Amino acid sequence: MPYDPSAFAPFAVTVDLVVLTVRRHALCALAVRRGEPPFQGRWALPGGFVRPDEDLSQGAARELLEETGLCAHDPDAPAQVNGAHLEQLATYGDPKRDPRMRVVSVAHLALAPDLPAPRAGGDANSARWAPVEDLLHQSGYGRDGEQAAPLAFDHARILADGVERARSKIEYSSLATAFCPPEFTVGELRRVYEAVWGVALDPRNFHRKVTGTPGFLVPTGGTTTRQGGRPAQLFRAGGATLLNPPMLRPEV
Amino acid sequence: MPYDPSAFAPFAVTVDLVVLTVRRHALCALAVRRGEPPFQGRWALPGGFVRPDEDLSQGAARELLEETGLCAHDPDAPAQVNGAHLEQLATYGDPKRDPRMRVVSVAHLALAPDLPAPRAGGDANSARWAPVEDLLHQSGYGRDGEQAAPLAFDHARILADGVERARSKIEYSSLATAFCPPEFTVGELRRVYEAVWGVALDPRNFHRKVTGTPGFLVPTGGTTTRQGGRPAQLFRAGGATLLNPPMLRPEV
DNA sequence: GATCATAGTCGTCTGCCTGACGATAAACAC
DNA sequence: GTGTTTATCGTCAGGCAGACGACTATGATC
Repeated sequence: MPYDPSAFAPFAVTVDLVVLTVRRHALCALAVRRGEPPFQGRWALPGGFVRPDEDLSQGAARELLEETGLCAHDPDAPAQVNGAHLEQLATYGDPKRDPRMRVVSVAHLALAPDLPAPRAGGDANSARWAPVEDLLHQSGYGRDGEQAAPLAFDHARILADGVERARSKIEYSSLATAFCPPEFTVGELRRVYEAVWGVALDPRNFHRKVTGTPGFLVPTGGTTTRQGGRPAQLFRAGGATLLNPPMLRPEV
Repeated sequence: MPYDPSAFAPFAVTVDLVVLTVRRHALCALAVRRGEPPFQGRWALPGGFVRPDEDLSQGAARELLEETGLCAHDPDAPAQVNGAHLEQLATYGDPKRDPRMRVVSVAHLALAPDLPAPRAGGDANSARWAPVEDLLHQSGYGRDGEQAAPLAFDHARILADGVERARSKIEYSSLATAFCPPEFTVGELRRVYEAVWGVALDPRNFHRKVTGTPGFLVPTGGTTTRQGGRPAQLFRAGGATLLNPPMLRPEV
């Protein structure tokens, strides 16, 4: 990297967040409504400028805290504090992606359990959880009759990349537990997989697989009937992060 | 992403390249010697500033061409032109990673077949292929008696991340063929896996696996004896990019 | 209280894939 | 020819996943 001042050009650097959760059996992402041009009034991913003295992961954690109240531990390593997992996703730097100036955005992926309604500087109307299906296919209208416009900037692409990352990563890692509360049942974990992948899984084979993978789940001893039916054992996430052999995503 | 001028700060944005190849049964990376401070005389990854009018992937492809002569097709999608695969790896933005100023580096990973000695602006002494083992563990001396100093900046970390990406990605994708010439034998492909993973694989089981995976390899009809022994069939990479089920990396 | 619906948990069976490894084939070196 | 090297085919046993039957324990309903 030779330092050639004639080749140097200043860029603005931002972090954008793909914050995913599972609500009502659907994979949802956090979206905020833009208050100023460009794309005023359109939905976008939360994000902001990186500050001069903070690392990219620090900036992402700060934005996550500001937008959701979630606290992410050192986001450089996989983190699980206050339920939030945060990792770098990819970087987007098309010269025309922001009409105002040259902006390079380092997107991050955050996974969180189901949360209360988001806050965005106190303005409840400017942030919401939306099913990723609705955000990505802007055909038709949302549940509340509101027309679904495409996300601002290249955020649809970023969201799609984040969703794909989450879908593939729960195959071979224990990351699906990041969508669950600290204690959860096998059935709740299965519903996470079903929501993220959009498929139905056999409860018996799923139970055999996750309870048979060493280090994936540790029983807490408690039980719950919050899902109805027979009481289910409660588990916490074990120390294992990589699943070997992986969970198999059904074909088609 | 509200535009708050008080929060905006200019950054320098660079691309750094982890260019990997397999030479003499070892996974090697391209390293260039730095001509100016900081880290003058130390080895570093090739890279340079992103130009104001080019995308990140374009910048990475340009640097790759300048440093190796390799031409990478649209690097946004997985590419295979002139033998080079190029993809974005990760972005590194620690405020102190470059003592001169705030530099955010978007690292890219390139995989190439064995190439002639690298050129670096005609200065043959300032670029070389080095085994990643030597570059990452700076214990002792290199093959030519030269003391191995750590890579400049945070490039050891970047290189380690790139190597880990390559090691895991050849498990579930056909990416290992990017290390091979256009036509190759099953044995040559196996030696790629062995070099990248640093393990020995059973030739019979490997042969069964790769020839039995639909779309992985397509026979060209030719044979070769360039590896000695019985003539081996020649193959080209098939259309499949994802291997399902994946190649299994042996434990330990 | 009996019945039903719901959800959880344990087993069984079959087929596929992998690892271990024997055996054969086709080139080259001497 | 003999030995060496590499490629390729086959066999066999163990493990794991998909399909699915059976049983259990709760709340809801009649």
